Amino acid sequence: MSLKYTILIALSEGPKSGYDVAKLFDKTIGFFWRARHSQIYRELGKLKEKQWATSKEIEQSGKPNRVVFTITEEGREALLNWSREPCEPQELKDDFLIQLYRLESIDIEALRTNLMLRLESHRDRHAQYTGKYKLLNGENSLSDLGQKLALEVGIRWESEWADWCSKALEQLHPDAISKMTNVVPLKTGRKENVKR
Amino acid sequence: MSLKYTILIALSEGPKSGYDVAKLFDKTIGFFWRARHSQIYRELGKLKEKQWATSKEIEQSGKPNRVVFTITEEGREALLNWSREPCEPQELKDDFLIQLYRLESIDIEALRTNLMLRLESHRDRHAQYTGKYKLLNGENSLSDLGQKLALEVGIRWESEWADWCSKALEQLHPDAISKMTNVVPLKTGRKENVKR
DNA sequence: CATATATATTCCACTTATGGAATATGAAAG
DNA sequence: CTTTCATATTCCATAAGTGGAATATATATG
Repeated sequence: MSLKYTILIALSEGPKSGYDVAKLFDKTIGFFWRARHSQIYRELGKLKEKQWATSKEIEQSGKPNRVVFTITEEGREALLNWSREPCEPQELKDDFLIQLYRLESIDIEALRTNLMLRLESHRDRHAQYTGKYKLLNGENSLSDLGQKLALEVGIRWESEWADWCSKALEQLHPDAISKMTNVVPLKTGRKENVKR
Repeated sequence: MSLKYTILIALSEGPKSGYDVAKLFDKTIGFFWRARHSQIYRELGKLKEKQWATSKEIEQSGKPNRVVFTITEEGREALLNWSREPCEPQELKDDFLIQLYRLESIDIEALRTNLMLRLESHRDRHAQYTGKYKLLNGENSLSDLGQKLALEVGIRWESEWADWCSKALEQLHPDAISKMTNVVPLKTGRKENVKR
């Protein structure tokens, strides 16, 4: 997909070692895309193969040597071409959505517990993103504008999920469910209500 | 991830051939998760290996024989266990968000075009989901409740994205950008404004 | 003095996903 | 009469992502 481009974007800001890229992921990009350092180093190697970046080993005493990667002209062009391709919306693959398709086949109490956990995590992230957003607010450069817009997606996303989780928790409340029509009380063992 | 479970959820509704599962994906689950038939058949094979499903070939004249998969007791238990595991939120991996991190390195006019395309596609999907939602509205069974909740996530998601796309298009309007501080006018050819 | 932390990278095994090509045939559309 | 569509499945090559283990050393913390 585009971890490749994600790292290339990082390099477009300036030469970086794998370690630098990993730190950048922790600070900013990784809000939306978590990557292990092993993945980052592997992708950097691939960028070099493609000649989208060059590398140079820098001697260090005490610490292991740093291998610093620099984007090439081809790399910059690859980024431009990438941004010119139509950008497909990401799929909304979330385990919850699959589980909800067939509530009869899952443990609803466990689902409620997981919804509560998610609610918390969405609220946490929401706070984290809004905090970051405020820090950027004074700035007025092109990439600050971009980063603000990106953070806004994150803020909207987390806030909608948090909202939705509360709502789902209400509607999946045991009392609400027991009042429903066609509901067979949950049996812990086997189920024989297979339509066919 | 959980294409495995997605298909198992489909089977939990009743025995199905790969073809049936593929059709179900087109109609409902695939709103959130697109899968090619080759993926579906492969996963069905794996479910059989794991003994989460059994298969039976059904003779047909004219058409190729159907291989019908039925969920096993182990399969049902796997679903319950799956729903008991904490459910990690999905990452917001979207090319736009990466591109926005470094607007200086991409083709902003192309980004605007892509934003317009996405705006349309989000609006289309929004309409599609709300249509589906209305169809479910009369129903009142457990899985209908679940499916409504799932569709709501889709509706929220598409509507937020559409909103955001409009906003981003405004803020990335050439006039708006040219008024910004620190902005080097965009050159169509190579870029030499690499900070170093 | 032992332990943890920050710096810095490499390798490997594995799972998951993507998507094209091939095969087979009856029925409907033009 | 040919093409397309719907039914139905298999195989394969490749891309992409996950995550653990290993290595190396200076400095800071307890």
